[in-house]
Amino acid sequence: MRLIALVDMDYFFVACEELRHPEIRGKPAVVGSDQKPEGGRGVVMTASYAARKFGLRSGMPLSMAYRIKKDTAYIPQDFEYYEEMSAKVMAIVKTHADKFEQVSIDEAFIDISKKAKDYDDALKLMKQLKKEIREKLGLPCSIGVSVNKLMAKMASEGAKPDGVKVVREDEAKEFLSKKPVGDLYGVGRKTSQMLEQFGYRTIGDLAKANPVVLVERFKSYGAELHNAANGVDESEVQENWEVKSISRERTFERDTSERNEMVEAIGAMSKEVGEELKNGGFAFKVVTIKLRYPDFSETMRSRSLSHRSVDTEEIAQVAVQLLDKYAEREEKLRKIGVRVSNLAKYKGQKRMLEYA
DNA sequence: TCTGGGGTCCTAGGACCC
DNA sequence: TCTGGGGTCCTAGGACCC
Repeated sequence: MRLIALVDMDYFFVACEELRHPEIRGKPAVVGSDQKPEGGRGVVMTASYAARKFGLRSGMPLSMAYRIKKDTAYIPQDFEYYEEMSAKVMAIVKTHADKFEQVSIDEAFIDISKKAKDYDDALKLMKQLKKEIREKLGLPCSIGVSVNKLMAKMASEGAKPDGVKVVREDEAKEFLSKKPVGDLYGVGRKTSQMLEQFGYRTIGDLAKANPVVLVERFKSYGAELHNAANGVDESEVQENWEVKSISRERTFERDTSERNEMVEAIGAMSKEVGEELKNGGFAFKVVTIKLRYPDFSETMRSRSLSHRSVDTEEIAQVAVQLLDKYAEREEKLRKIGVRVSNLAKYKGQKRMLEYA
């Protein structure tokens, strides 16, 4: 039997800020994505539990958060610092794992099938891991333990805040059954709307559904949904995980139709993308620009180069060409983004043809 | 209330080649 | 005159997650 855990840091960005600003501990606090005093066009990235009591939520526009509760510590994001703390957390988590897979800045799956004898042992070990993170770094986390990644993730939701939750294999279906379909990992707003239209309100409804009917209605995704609803997931904890794309995007302070501003933004973002590319030792093949209009509609335009390139100057060149070719004159943009993809590690040569 | 930024994966049509 | 099938690459868009 497999034993898989998901370690998920609680309100991570704000928890990191509490470490260096002890005065905000336990008080309403949010980390936001915009530096300006009144929030500009930013959103709440993380809200402390005290802030959540007033309805503040991640993803909420900062301007709205201000209206709801002005008397809150509003802290601009500092990703470098969170990355640093994340690395410290992950270093500890790794020492408790047979296999380790980081899935985001504040979450990691670990396979503990060998380290833990059984569920009780797993619970004991994960409590120790939690304690170690708390004692060494002062950060809270929640840990879900079960037989696969999906169930570990679902269990971790039940562990919040600051807890460990074990869901045994024979408890999995019961654990899921009463929850709304939207709680199932991988089911977002669109899918849950569709599911509800078909009468699947809870995960249990979905689990009991005829898989043939689900496949008719949702194609190959239907089979996955049926498995997930029954707590089935065969995927492995993936140790070696490769970057597939690198991107930057910026929302303008005001919507703009000025080509200068767009080109300037592309230049700055391309430079950052290029740096990250070099640091990772990657060559790229595809350059994509993303345009967001004032009504929030988006278009993407991309071009494949004939070769994989390590020439970071090329990123901005191609991006500007795409902009000139596809952006309508006079049309205002809210946001612009640059991405490189189809990456490959390169070893030495400045530019290589047919690099596989 | 008015909506960030960084990613992944999937689908689908058309081009092109054998 | 009307007619394959398979494979891969390219491009665009959408859903989802943190």
